[in-house]
Amino acid sequence: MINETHCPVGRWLRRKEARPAELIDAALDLFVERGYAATKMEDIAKRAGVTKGTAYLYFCNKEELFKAVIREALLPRVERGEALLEEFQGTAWAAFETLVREWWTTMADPRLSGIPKLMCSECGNFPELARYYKAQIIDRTLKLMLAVLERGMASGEFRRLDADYAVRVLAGPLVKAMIWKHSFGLYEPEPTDYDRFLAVYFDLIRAALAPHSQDLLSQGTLLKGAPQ
Amino acid sequence: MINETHCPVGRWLRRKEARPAELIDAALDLFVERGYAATKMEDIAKRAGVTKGTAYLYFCNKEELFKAVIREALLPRVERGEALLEEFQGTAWAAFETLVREWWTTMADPRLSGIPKLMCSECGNFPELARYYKAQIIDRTLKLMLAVLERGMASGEFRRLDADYAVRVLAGPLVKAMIWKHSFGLYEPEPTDYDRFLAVYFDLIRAALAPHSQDLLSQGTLLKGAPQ
Amino acid sequence: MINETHCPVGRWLRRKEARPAELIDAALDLFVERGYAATKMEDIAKRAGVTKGTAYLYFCNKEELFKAVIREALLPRVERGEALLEEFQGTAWAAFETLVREWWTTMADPRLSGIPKLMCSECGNFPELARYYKAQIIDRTLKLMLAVLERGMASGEFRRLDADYAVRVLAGPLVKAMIWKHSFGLYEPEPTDYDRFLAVYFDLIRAALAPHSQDLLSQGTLLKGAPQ
Amino acid sequence: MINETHCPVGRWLRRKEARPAELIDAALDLFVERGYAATKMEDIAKRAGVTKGTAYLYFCNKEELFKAVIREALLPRVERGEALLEEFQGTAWAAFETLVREWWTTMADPRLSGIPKLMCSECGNFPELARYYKAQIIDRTLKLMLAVLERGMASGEFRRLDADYAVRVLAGPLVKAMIWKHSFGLYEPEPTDYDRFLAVYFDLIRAALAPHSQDLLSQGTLLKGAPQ
DNA sequence: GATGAATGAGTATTCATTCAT
DNA sequence: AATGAATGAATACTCATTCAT
Repeated sequence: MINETHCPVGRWLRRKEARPAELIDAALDLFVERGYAATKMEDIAKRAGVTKGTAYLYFCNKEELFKAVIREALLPRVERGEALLEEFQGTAWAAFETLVREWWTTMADPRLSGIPKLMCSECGNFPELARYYKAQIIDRTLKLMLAVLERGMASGEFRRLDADYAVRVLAGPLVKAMIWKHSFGLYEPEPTDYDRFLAVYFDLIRAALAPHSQDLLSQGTLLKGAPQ
Repeated sequence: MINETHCPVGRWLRRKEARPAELIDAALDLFVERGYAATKMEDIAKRAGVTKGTAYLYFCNKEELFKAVIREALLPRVERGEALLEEFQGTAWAAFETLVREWWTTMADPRLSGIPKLMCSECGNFPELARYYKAQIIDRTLKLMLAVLERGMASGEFRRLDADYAVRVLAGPLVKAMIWKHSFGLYEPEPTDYDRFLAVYFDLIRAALAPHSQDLLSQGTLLKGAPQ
Repeated sequence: MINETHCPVGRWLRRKEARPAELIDAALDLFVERGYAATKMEDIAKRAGVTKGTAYLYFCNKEELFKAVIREALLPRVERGEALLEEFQGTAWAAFETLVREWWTTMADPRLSGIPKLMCSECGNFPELARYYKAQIIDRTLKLMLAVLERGMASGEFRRLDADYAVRVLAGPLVKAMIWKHSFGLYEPEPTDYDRFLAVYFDLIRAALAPHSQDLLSQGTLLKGAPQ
Repeated sequence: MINETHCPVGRWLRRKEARPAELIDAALDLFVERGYAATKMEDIAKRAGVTKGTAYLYFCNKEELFKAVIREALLPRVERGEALLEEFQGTAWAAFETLVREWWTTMADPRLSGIPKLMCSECGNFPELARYYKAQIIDRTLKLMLAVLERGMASGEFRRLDADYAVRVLAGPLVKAMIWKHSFGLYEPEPTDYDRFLAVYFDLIRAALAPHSQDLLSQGTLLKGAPQ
């Protein structure tokens, strides 16, 4: 589908300092809005305030620009998340909240919040990039969450769960919210209240992870009437 | 690729009635795999066992074919979900499980499971279609879930929640799983075990919705060590 | 431009009696209205009340149908004109009028009046046919007019003129009127009054051909004030 | 075909300003020769010494290029004709001759002489353009001729005529000659001698318009043998 | 560095023509 | 005889990429 053109050294050549970032910003906006194929190099250049030819001074082709967009954007966030948890001292739940809130701030940046949807859409056309993104962004993030979950389970703060799959459930609402924001969210009559969403999310997940309800349930004393 | 044998009989074996569905199937596969723009009409036709020109006998252009793909696929599922709940007699939790399992079977059909990701990717390029999809598929499905939630809350089976936003949280893991299957899921070393995923999902959500944990929590007796 | 496909015997094969004429009529209408290229075989067939395939039972391809349209239509008219003049007994002017009026009746038939414009438009793409049309329709018609002119000149009824070129002048208004009717005439607020046109034409041409004005003019007595 | 030599210099010698005119010239040639539909954009570009894509930098599609061809070409001629007559001092006949000769020089330019036939052929497919051409080129030209005719009639230099229709007759031979040149004229064994044509035309029209022949004719003395 | 005119490979779409029924 | 589903060559148009200035 996509030609593997051979580019010169480096992912992109720096000439003037600001240009690459401006181009990446412009490209991100348009890629998110229209998708990779429907975005023209000329439009990206125009939004970045330069002309077509100039874009090629910094990125040898459209595909490399796309890769730069994906690669540059989220990695610092993941690294910051890892650093945060590395030295975190509080309860597992506090760690979970910290992690989620850190992640959540990404939503606030319109530059960054569109990337998951974008990468997700283009998975099939950029296998190599998809693997990179999955390994460097997704898997590392899930691993953080998994660590928090296991810590809480070990300490008795959370109940025992199938942790590998539980993190997928826990991450689901967050991922969906990010993708939604850049897809159907565009057509919602009133914008999502993300604070409210997050409050409900924490409320539900805290209950879902709490150990006692499970213990009590297993004793069969409190929820006799509940469905089997 | 399909029907490559040039048997003089085959050409006329298929009927006018079968073509549109064959083309939609082929188009769905390719649209999901490559995205709208990267999919060529000729490839769709080829996969459907016909030539370029034939596709245009049934769909006046690529966009109309795309719309047909989106419009015809999931609506019956939603309607079946509505019918199921209409006459449902059991507990709210049983209704919830029924609804989710019905939805989940859509995952099993590789024809259908790719549509959400596809529509999500193309939201920006087909606003009208996106509105249609949101109104006819998403909103109707969320409405069903909302009704179940409110029923359970009214009967005391579920605790009191911000229902409008709670359904977004509840739907999140399911939506994310469907999208994942057609994006990063392609690059996972081992395939997702959906039964396991669903078991964990139900386990967590049941706990999240159960009324007693909340009551007990509010008494402050059981979860002393829990985060503030 | 146009493929010289090799057709079976005959210009077209007669099967059922009425079909060819119906197809030619339909084709003529559409060719005149839209031009050769912009006219689809399917539209011709539809207007003739049959389907695409049927048209090919009678004309092996579009080009042959076009040739039939041109060939069949006007030749009888020319032949009738030749027959009329062959045995004509009156004055040269009467012969001229007869010839022009005969020609003029062609205008009344919407089937036939569009052919000159059509053939004229397609001259470049059908050289062979253009030569045929020129030889069989145009040249023969001009030859008739030339004969009348020379007869009148010989008898003194018309003044001496450069006859070869004079016929081109005389024919001009008539040809232009026919072409106009099927081109810009479509956009005229009020339709042309052809009787009035013809009256003016005869009035002018009779004066133009009359011998005495010329004789008198050459004597320099009557038109002293006229331009050199 | 043109500029086939791949000299690296040539490519940039031409300027943005020159391109549109070059493309219009090339397009005019081909449109006249083959008609609108049978002319390929690529051929136009090739004749203009550029490639397909370049043509689309200047004209957003084939139709717009066609419109430009029609719109830009003849209007200056009409305007020049109007200016010429505005300040004309001589006799009506001299004005008529001036007008016709001015028009006639258009014939000499192979660029321009093909336009009437072209527009005439495409009348049915470009109604809006046809109305524009009729209003801006044809009607304005006929109006000029009408003014001359009425001037001559008022001064007694021309006899009384049905002027509205007389101009159609007078214009006929000229229009027909222009159309002929680009249609059947292509297949004439010997080329038309336009000077000779024009001489005969003036000779005939002068006689047709002269007042005395009419006066004398009405006395019934000079043309006893003429038709009723 | 930056420009933007030019390129040409690639895709959507049309329509004359075929041929099994 | 007639049908109309299917074909595939042909053409308008796009856009990533190049390169002389």
